[in-house]
Amino acid sequence: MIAMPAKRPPVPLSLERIVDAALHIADGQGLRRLTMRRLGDALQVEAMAIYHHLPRGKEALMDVLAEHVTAVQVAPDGLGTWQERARAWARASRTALLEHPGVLSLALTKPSKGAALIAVREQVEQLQEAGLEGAGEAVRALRAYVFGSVAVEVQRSGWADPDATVQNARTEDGERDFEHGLDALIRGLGG
Amino acid sequence: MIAMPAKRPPVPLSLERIVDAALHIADGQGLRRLTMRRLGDALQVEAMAIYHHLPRGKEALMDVLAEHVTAVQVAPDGLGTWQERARAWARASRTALLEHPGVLSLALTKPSKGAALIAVREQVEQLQEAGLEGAGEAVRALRAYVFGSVAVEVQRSGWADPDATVQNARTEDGERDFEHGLDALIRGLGG
DNA sequence: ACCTGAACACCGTTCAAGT
DNA sequence: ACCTGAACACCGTTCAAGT
Repeated sequence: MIAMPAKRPPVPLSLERIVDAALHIADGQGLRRLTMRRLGDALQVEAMAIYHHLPRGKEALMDVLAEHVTAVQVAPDGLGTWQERARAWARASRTALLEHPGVLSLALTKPSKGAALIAVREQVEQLQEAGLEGAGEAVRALRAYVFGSVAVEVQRSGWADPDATVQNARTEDGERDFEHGLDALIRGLGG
Repeated sequence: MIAMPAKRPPVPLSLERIVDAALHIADGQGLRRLTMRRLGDALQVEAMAIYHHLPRGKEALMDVLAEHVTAVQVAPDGLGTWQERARAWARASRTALLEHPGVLSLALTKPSKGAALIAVREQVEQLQEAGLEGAGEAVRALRAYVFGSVAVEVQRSGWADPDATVQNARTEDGERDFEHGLDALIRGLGG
């Protein structure tokens, strides 16, 4: 017999591996090209194998991806004024969303559930506990601003274009604009 | 011969009719079900006929839909402080976006072009002329907040769900939250 | 339990053809 | 100029079957 190239023992499929591969495809080629078949190829598996780990199929995958970029935890040890906490959370959320632009439209569109919902509630409690009254409204305003900022920043970077050529020079402007508006919003929420 | 039901003279296809039908489908059944073939059916035409009016196909249609909900004009006679103008523009934008929730993810994702870009520039000029310095940053912050607010409001209304059952009770809360954050942001942008 | 292969109903888009 | 019909390459998902 002739020695064949070692067929390494197939790493078993797992939700984590599926999600990683899906994010890689969506970020690299766009959400439109994230296909069950392509995802299967990337994982060295037939597309249908994915259904065993995500019985609700592509819809379930989308939910998981949205939650992945949307459920942000901020260190709970955070001593500090509500302003500092709000700022820390806003920055962490922006960073998480910008990390996977290919999946942003899901984050903006899918109703938050699970871990994402819990994170929001924690945020409200943190600000409340730091002395802000009307923390619920404040968190909703901050969330809206962060989501919208990232949407505008990503759309300006031309990401949504068929052939995505990201200009990294833009990210500085994006950050400056983000901080400017965040300052204004936090200041306004105070009075 | 037997009289046939009057086959009314076929109204010629037009970009306007295509866009109207597309919005109707997207709002009623979701963007995922907006299909060239379904769109053709709604217009009593073969899907391929649409390509004659939108040579770049579905991609072009998406661009047009995004622009449709995103290009907002506010009465230019608007005397008033920059605060009043900013508020008027923000409200008009929110209304326009909420009118077609099915297409919101396009508005948030597609880089603005054409009429939408012009509208943004006009906004900057209006606020500048009303005495606000740093009008560019202010407009970008306001845009981010408006987009994000609508995204959060629509996602909370459960619109993105497979079977969209919109709870109209929510719209009051949405408006209150929107006004609250808008007040804060405008206040903060002032000083 | 986990994965495959074949099959089904449906996509977007092309192209030659009709009027 | 405007629309149709057939065709192509590709979807998501099912289901029975393999191990």
